[in-house]
Amino acid sequence: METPACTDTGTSEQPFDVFARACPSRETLEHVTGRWGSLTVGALREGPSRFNELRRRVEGVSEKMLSQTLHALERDGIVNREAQPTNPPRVDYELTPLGIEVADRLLALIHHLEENMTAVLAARETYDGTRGGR
Amino acid sequence: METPACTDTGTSEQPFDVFARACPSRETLEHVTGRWGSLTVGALREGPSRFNELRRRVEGVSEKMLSQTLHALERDGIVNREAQPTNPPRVDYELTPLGIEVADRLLALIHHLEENMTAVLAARETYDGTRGGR
DNA sequence: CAGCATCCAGCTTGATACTG
DNA sequence: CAGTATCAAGCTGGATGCTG
Repeated sequence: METPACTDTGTSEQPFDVFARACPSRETLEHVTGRWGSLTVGALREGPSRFNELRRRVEGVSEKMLSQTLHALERDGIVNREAQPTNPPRVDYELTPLGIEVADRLLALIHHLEENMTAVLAARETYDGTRGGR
Repeated sequence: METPACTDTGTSEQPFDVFARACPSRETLEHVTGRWGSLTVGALREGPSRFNELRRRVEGVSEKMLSQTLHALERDGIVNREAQPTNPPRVDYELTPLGIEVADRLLALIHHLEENMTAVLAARETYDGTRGGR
């Protein structure tokens, strides 16, 4: 039982405070919200998916990045990897129960942003306009 | 009125589909969920904050990164910047109404992860153990 | 199909120094 | 206090080639 740095910091009352410098929760947050992590988790919320299927759904991700992302998520217990020893090989990825909970919260954020992109784009024009278009 | 790439893609029924390669919503998502973006937005949810105050709350962020992050968030209409021409200068940052909505969804995700870190750490040990501790 | 290994360009980041 | 400017370094991530 090691005690992560953030659990014995007097500063916070939260056991795993993501705002604390050396807290492992910060890593996990980055895995989940990272450039490819968020899209991968979001895509898997629609159901189990094979590697290349996932690659198609998450437009722009490379083999290497998807592989890396899936490993990190599997290690954190967000994603389950199920390989079948057939030929050609078939590997399915799916969210764990924790992964589903995480995905739902992440998708709530994503959808909210998607729904408000018009406002975001408007804000950008105002911002860029005010400063003479930097 | 430019038409963002993702709005006329036949593939998706969502106007701004974050899964689409060139959609601006992906940028905004990255600003909000990025390494420092998520922590900055989360910290600002507790109320308006001055620059160095924020820097102290988000442990580990550098001056430069915080400044950069705040600019991106301001441009996207997530954060409001209010400078008072006093001496010494005083600048307050606060979330916009949209920012508050975004922050709440983000914090729901963050808190859920914090609450489940024990499970995550356990999953890591299992994962690392299975493969001979890489 | 499902990946891993390697190489390397370039973007991100952190230190440091300086301004108003 | 609230930043901006500059520079070096390191990590990210894409391309390519190979394995089972």
